[in-house]
Amino acid sequence: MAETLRRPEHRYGNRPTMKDVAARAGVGLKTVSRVVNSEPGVTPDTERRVQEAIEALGFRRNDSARVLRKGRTASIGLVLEDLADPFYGPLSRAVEEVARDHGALLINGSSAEDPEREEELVLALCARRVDGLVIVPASQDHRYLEPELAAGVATVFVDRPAGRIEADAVLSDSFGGARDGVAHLIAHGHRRIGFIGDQPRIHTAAERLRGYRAAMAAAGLAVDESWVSLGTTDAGRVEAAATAMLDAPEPVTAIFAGNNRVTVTVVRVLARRSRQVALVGFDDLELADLLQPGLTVIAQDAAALGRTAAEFLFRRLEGGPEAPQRVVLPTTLIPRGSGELPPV
Amino acid sequence: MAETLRRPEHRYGNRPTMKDVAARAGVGLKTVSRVVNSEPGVTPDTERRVQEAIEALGFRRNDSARVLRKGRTASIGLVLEDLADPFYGPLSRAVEEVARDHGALLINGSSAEDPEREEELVLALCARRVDGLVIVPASQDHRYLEPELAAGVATVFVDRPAGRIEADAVLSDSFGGARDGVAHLIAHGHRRIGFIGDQPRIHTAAERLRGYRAAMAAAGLAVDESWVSLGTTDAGRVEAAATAMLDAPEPVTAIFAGNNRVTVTVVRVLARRSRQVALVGFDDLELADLLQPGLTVIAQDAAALGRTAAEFLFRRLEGGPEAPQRVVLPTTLIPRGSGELPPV
DNA sequence: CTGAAAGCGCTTACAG
DNA sequence: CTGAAAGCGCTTACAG
Repeated sequence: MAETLRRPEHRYGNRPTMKDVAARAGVGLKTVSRVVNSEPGVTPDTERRVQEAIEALGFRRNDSARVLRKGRTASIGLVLEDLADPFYGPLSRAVEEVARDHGALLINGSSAEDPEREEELVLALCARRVDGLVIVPASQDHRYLEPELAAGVATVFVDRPAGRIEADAVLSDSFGGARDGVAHLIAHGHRRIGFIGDQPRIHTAAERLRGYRAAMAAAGLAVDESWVSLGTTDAGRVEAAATAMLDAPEPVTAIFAGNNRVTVTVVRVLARRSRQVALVGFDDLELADLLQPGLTVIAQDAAALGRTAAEFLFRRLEGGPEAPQRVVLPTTLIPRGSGELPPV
Repeated sequence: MAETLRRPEHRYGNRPTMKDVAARAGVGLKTVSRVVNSEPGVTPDTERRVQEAIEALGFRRNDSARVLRKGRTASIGLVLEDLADPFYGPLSRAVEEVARDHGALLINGSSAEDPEREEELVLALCARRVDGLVIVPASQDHRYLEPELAAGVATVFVDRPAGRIEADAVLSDSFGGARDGVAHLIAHGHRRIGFIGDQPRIHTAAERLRGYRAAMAAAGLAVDESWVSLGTTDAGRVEAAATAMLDAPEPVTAIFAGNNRVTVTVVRVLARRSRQVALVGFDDLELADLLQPGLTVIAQDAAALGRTAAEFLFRRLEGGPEAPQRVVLPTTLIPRGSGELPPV
């Protein structure tokens, strides 16, 4: 009974510690530490005894304790919109690879496009003392991060810039990409072009809309506001928007879809219709080349975004203080058929 | 100079600690701890003074220290094949949601189908003292985990079972799904059916091949071994395999593709050919319904796999010791056209 | 080559 | 209601 009470409640399942190893090997704590960390200055014989004790006890160093003493956790946090979105898979993987090259682990979380959830996640990561953060922001206001930045948490924003603070950002050229895509439709004879995008508070959505307007203006085309629809990317909303544009008295003859979620739904809507409508989508999709007609897209390189952001982060972690930077990666127009259809 | 040397090298960017807060508020350390953790028994006035000090200093509790003392890290690890694979996105997200419901963070990593990398990752997570692990194994031999399991690290395998140890597993019905898919082709008149799958050491690949053979046998059809091709899922290998089967003197009239990576390549190969070949793929794909013909698949629910595995994990973490269990989730045949084409 | 002491930033157990 | 002491499992700085 007393025995039972004395046991320290089996923390971590009661794992052996360096102290246990030291006792079993008949050496001091520091010697065990030396062996575990492959530090020099241990006799082969001593080392062997320590190794045996480690094997026998099934010892594995507790990195939580190590981290507390050393000051760096060798982990970084990645907060994005939705891990399940095919756009973020390659981005996450790229961040992971860079982290791995630097001996760091990746803690991953989805904000679900909810600013409060983003903040909650980011601050939880700060409390865990991640060395740095890569953030695809949902929030518009990152002043909550100021104390953390001041305390030295390296932070790089990716896909969208930070709100109301100065911070590094790695972005795709949303404006230029959308402008090029819409200009492509115009070049193929379209005059009435619809734009269906994500919520306007999202930076990329606003930039792509700006690109759409710029292309229309450059061609001297007035935009009827009924051709523009911004909102959530759920299928019902997008379907309603597309249907309205297509069933108007003067229907659009082409649609520019603001991101991969929107494109998927628009393709489905168009597939059910007989009249031919041109389509260019922002973001590439797997199998896009196999649709009939092939899907013309403005492709961005999600892996390059992630890689660039993570490399930036580690450079910050190592390097001296410079002013925040912004990197913009180019997009690529991939014509496959749907964007080259003439107006009916 | 002496000043400089005395500074503790700006660990964590020199963040304030509870001790600093206590000093500033003129209270004891434990009182700060009470306020930070919303424990009862603090006068409103004292609490206010502490809160002010927290604000002023930009204090945020260091969870690394907390974890060391408390024994649980409130984090779980997820090791899978490739974060960038569209199959694993929804699975990861589902694990994340369950973790979040339990107040835990997710540390995520890709094994890249490399057993050594899996082991390295898993052991790094154990050293960080994650409370539990969800593993999509690349390795065939998990005896390296035995000391960790003995030490109480809860572990659930998902998508594929553990090798050479007893452990919980949540799987899809690979055997039954493949058998049903092949039976579906047979029911549509096919006799010469190809099977292109992943490497045979991967459990799901072996099970799906077994399902293929079972369906053929059940229909009294002999399998010509030139119809079966297992190996990596890179496009070159799969394309060569498909081409060989289709260009043989007695070509296959239908192909069963062992997973989403294989299916994508086979669809591309078939799209370039004039002769009509039936196709059923294991795993659903976005846009599969929009191909011509629509792609018939055996769908598995990746999110359900992740959710079930994570819920299992937390039940283990809370509950008493039971024998390892295996859960098998059903698959769904979704006919869309490609699997219903008759043989030529 | 080796080890005892102090400390990382918290929480626990206890005493006032 | 409040706080001093001990301890979580390591590493650091130092002494032998």
